Amino acid sequence: MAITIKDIAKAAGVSYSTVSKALNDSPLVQPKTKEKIHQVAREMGYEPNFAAKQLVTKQSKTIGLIWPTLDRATHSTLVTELNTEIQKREFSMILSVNPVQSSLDLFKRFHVDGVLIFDEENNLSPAVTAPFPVVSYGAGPHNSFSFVDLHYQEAMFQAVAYLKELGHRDISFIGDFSPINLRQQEKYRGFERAMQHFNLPIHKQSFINSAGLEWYDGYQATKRMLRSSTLPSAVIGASYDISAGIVRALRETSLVIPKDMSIIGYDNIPQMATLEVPLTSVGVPIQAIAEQMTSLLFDQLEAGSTEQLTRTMSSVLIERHSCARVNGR
Amino acid sequence: MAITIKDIAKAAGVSYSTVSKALNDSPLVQPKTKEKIHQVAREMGYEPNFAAKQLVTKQSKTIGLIWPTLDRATHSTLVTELNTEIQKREFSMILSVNPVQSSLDLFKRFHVDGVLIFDEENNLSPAVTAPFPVVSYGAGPHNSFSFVDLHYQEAMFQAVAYLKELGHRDISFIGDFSPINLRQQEKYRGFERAMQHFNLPIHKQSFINSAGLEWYDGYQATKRMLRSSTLPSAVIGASYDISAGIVRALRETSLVIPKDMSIIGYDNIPQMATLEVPLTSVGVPIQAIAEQMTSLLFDQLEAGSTEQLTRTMSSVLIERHSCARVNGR
DNA sequence: TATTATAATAACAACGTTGTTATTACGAAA
DNA sequence: TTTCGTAATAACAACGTTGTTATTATAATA
Repeated sequence: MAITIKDIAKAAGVSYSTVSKALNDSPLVQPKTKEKIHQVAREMGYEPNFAAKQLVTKQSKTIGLIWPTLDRATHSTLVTELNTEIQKREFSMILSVNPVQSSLDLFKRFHVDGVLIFDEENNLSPAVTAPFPVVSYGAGPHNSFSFVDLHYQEAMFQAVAYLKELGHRDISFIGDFSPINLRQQEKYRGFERAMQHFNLPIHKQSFINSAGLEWYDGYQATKRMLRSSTLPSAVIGASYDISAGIVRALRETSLVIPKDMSIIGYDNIPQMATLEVPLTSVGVPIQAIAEQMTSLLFDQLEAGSTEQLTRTMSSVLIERHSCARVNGR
Repeated sequence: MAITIKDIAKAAGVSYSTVSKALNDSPLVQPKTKEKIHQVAREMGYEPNFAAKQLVTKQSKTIGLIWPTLDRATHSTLVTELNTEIQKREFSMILSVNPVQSSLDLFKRFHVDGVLIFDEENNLSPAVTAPFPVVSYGAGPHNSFSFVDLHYQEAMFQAVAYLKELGHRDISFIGDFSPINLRQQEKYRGFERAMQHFNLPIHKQSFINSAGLEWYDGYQATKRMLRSSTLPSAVIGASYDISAGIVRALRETSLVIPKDMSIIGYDNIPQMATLEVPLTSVGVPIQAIAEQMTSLLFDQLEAGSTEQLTRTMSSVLIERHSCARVNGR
C-alpha cells in the first residue's frame, strides 16, 4: 500500500489536513512545520494520489492529443515537442490516434482538461464542440476551436522574396493541391500571390502538383518537371517530405544543388539540416508552434474559457545551403 | 456539473448503491430494476467518473506506452495497432517519449496498470523494476520484464530457405551491425547461420553494414555494394526502412526487381506492399505483435503477477513481387 | 487581570464510486 | 398465527485528497 498524507501526518505528529496544506505550500502553516513535513514526506517516499486529487479538484491534469495520422515527419517532431511542453507544466499527455470526433468522445470520458488537435485534413464540422478548451493549428478558423494560425502565405512571400533577391525569376512550387487540405491550399495561394506581387512570371510550369504529401510524391513530381524543356532556376517544396523527394530527384538527374537549381523547403524542423543537402527553409519553427499551442491551451485553462482564440505566428527563413545567386555564385 | 449515480438514484427512486450495482451488472439486483436504472442512466447521459472509480478500485484503467524514438515507420504502425488493442479492452493509453527510466517514474506517479515498452536499443539495466507488469518485445531477455520474443533468426532462415528454393546461392544481407542493438544482431546471426545451414557461400560481400536504420543508410550501403565486381542475385534487407533504401538504389542503377536482383525485406507491415516494388517480406506481422503484447500484458494484469514471462512468435513469409527464380523470369 | 484578536493547527465534510453490512418485505414452515 | 429464511434493496464506510469551519494556544489590548 502506498504512502498517504495520513501516514505522513502520523509520522510527523500533525493532522493530515496540515500535511495537505504544507505540501501545497499554503501560507496557513508555519515554515518550520512545513519544512518538517516535507522532510518526512521525502523520507517516506510519498507520491500523491492523482485520482483522489482529481476527484476533489475536478482537474485531471491531463491533456489529450489527437493525432489521426501517424506518419508525417513534422508530426513526430511536433508530438515530441508538445509532450515536453506539457510535462514542463506537470501535466501528462494522453494520445488518441482515432478520428477527431471519436477521440473527443474518448477524452470526454476521461475528463481531460484540454485537447490539442492536429488533423491534416481539418475536415471538422463547425458544429463540433467540447466541454474543454481545444487548440488546433494550421490555416484558418475552420471550426469552433482555438487555433494557432501559421500564416502559410507569409512564409511563401518570404521564400519568393528571398529567391528574387538572389536573382531568380523562374520559380516553381511543388506541393499537394488537394482541395480538402486547407493548409496546402494556403501555401499554394501564398506562392501565387507572392509571384504576382513581385511581378514574376507565372505559367503552367510554375505549379507542380505532387498529389500527395509523401516524399515519393515530391520525387515523382520533380521527375515529371525535369522532363519538360524549360526548367525553373529555383523550386519551393511545400513540405519537408516533399522537399526530400525533390532533393532526391534533382540529385539523381545529377543536377547540383544549389549551383544548377536552388530549393527552399517549407517546414522548419531540425531534420531540414540533415537532408542530403541542408535545406534553406521557411515556416514557423516547430518548437515555437509547440510552445504556442501549449501556452494558448494553458491560458485558456487558467482563464476557464472555452471561447475561440487565435494566435498568429510569424514564419522565419533559415538559410542553409540549398540556394545560390542565379547564374553561378 | 456532471451526472452521478446519486442523480440517477433520485430519478429512478432507488438508493445509489443499487444504481452502482445495477450499472456493474451485479446479480444482487432484480433484472427489472436493473433495466430501469440502465434506461434512466442512458436518458440522463451518465458518464462514470474514472477518478472516483480509480480511487476505490485502485485501477487506473490506463496503460503506459514508452516510445523513446518516434521516427521509425514500423513503430508508428505498432503504436496505432497497440492503441486499438488497448481501446478494445476499454483501457486508455498514455504515451511517453522520454527515456525508459524516467518514463517509468512518470508512469509510477500516474498509477498506470501496466506498461508497454519499445526501445530499439534495449539498453536497460537488468536492475530496473516496476510496480506494474511491463511488456517489451524484441530479441531476448535483456532485462527483468516480460517480452514477446520475435525470433529474428527464424525469420532469416525463412528468407534464406525461400531464396534457395528459387535457386539463389549468392545472397547478401544488408543491415545495421551496431553492437548495442540486440535485434539487429539477431537478424545478422540468423542470416549467417541460415547460410551455413543451407550450405551457401559466405564471403565479405555477404554482409553489408548499413550502419544505421534510416532508409538512406540502406540506400548508401546498396550503392556501395553495387560498385563491387561480383553481385549477389538476391539481397535481404534487415528492416522496412533499409529495404526501401535498397529498392531505391537498385532502381537508380536501373536494375530491375526481381529480374536482375531479388529482394526480401524484414518487417511485416502493410507499407511493404506500397513500396515502389511490392516487397516479399518475412517477420512477425506487426498487428500480431501488437495483439500478443497486449494480451500478454492483460494476462499479467488479470493474474496480478509481475513475474517475467516470454511468448515466442513465429515469423511468416509473405510473397509479393520482389523475388524471382534465378536466371530467367 | 480579563477580554479580544490572531496565528496555527485540528477536525470534518465533500468529491463519486465500490463493497460490506444492515434493514426491509414477503413467502414458507412451525 | 407466529417465526424464520431469503431475496431485494437501503445504508454506510472507505478510498486519499482539498478546502472550509472549529478549536486551541498565544500575544495584544483594555
